[in-house]
Amino acid sequence: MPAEKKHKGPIMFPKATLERLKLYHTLLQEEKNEYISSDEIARKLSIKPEQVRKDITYLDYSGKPKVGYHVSSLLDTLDELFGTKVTDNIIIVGAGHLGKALANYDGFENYGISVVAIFDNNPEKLGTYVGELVVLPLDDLGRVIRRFNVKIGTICVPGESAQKIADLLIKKGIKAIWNFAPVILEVPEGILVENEDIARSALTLKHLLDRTPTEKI
Amino acid sequence: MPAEKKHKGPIMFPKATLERLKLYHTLLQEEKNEYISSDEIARKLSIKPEQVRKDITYLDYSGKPKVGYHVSSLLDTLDELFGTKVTDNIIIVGAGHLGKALANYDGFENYGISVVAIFDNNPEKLGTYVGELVVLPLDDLGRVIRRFNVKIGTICVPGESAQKIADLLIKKGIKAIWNFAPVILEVPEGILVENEDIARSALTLKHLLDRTPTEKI
DNA sequence: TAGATTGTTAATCGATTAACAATC
DNA sequence: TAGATTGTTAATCGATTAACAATC
Repeated sequence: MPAEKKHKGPIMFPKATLERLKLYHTLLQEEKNEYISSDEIARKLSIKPEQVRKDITYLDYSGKPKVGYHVSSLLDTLDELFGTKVTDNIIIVGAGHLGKALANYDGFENYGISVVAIFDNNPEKLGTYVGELVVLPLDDLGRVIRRFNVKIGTICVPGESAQKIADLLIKKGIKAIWNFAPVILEVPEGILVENEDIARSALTLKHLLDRTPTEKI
Repeated sequence: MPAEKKHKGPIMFPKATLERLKLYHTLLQEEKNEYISSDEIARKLSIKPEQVRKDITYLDYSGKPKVGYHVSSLLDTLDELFGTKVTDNIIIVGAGHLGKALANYDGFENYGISVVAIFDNNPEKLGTYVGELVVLPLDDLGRVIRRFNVKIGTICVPGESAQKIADLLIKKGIKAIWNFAPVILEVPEGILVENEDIARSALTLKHLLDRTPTEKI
C-alpha cells in the first residue's frame, strides 16, 4: 500500500529534540515550583523559549497559557517517554574501576535501571564482591540474561576485547549495548549501540577550551 | 568595522560535524591499513560517504583521489584539532566510586588529559589514596589549580552539592567544568560546561529500546 | 587511458526562529 | 478586560544529500 506515509505508533523525535527533552527531564526533577515557563527552561539551558515550546509540541502534553507548564505532569509525560518508571535490568561486563563504579552507581534508581550482574574473566576478580553483586564468569552470561530478561549490556572492558564481548552479548540475546570502551563497535542491524567513551567526550571540552580567546596579560 | 564577517582564526564547526570528527578520531586510532576511504569510514559508522567527505573539508587536510585518506596524517590533523597532544591537567572533585574510577582511568593518556588531584571533604576519605593520588580537602583547591595551571574541573559529587562545587571551582579560576552530576549547572558566561550525567545518557537507550517493535511470540 | 575516489557546487531536506494567533 | 504565556504557522537558516567535476 503506497502513499501510506503517516502511520500511527511511535512518533519519531528529531535527535536534537530528544537530547533537549532529556535535559528538560533533569531540570524538572530539580524544580521546586508547581509551574515553570518556557522562558525559564530556556534561560537555564541557554536556548530559546520557542525551541522549548516547539519541543514540547512533540509530546502528548499541553501547558497552560498565562501560567506555564505544570512541572509534575510534564515530568510524568517525560518519564513515560523515556520509560523511567519501567525497570530495565542491565548487566555489566568488565569489573575494572569503571565497571565497579557503574555497578555501585546510585543514580540509576531514578531512571529505571537496575544492575543485576557484573562479569569478568579475570580469575583474581571472580567471586569478589562489587557492592552486593558477586563477579561472575562470562560462562554465566546466557543464564543471567534469560533469568532476568536483560536487554541492555554494558561494556566496560578495554578496547581490545570490546568487539569480542559485543559479539558474545548479542549472541546471548542482548538487544542494546552501552559501550564505554574507546572503540567503534560493528553490530548487526537491529541492535542498538549507545557510545559513552568518557575520554572521547573530553575532546569537545579540550577543543573548545583551546580555542577560547587568550586572556589579555 | 561592519561588513567584516569572515575573519581568520578558529573555524567554527557545525556541532554535528564535531561529534562525527570525534568518532573518526576513534576509528582511525584502530585502523591498521595505511589508507582508508570515505566509503569505509561511512560504512563503519552507518552514515553516508558524502557526509564524511564534507566533514573532512572543514579540516586543513586533503585526501588522495583514487587512494583515500592517509590514516596517520588525518589522525595527526584530528589530534591537532582536539589538542590531544597537548596535556591538560584536570582535577576531580568527589572521591566516590565514579570520582575514583575517573582518577584511575587509563584511557586519558591518549587524549592529553592528566588527573593531578582529587578532592573530597569527607573526613573519612581525606588522606586516603586513589591510585597514586592522595584525597585532598577543598581548601587546597586554589593552590592546586594555580600550581598545575588547571583549567578543567570534574564534578563527581551528588546532585545536591554540584552547584556549590561549580561555584567554588569557578571562583578558584577553573574555565571548564566536566559535570557528572545529574543536575543542570548555572555558570557565568565564558565558562564551558560539558554534561556527562551517565544515567541521563541511558535514557536514549531506554527510549529507543521500548519503541523497538515487539517480538513475535 | 580508464577507473576509482576525493572535492565542490547546487538541491533538498529538516530544524530553528520569528511572528502572531489562541487562550486562560 | 488586559496581559502573559502557550501553541502554531510561515520564514529562515543550516546541515545533509545528490550530482558531477577534478584528479591521481
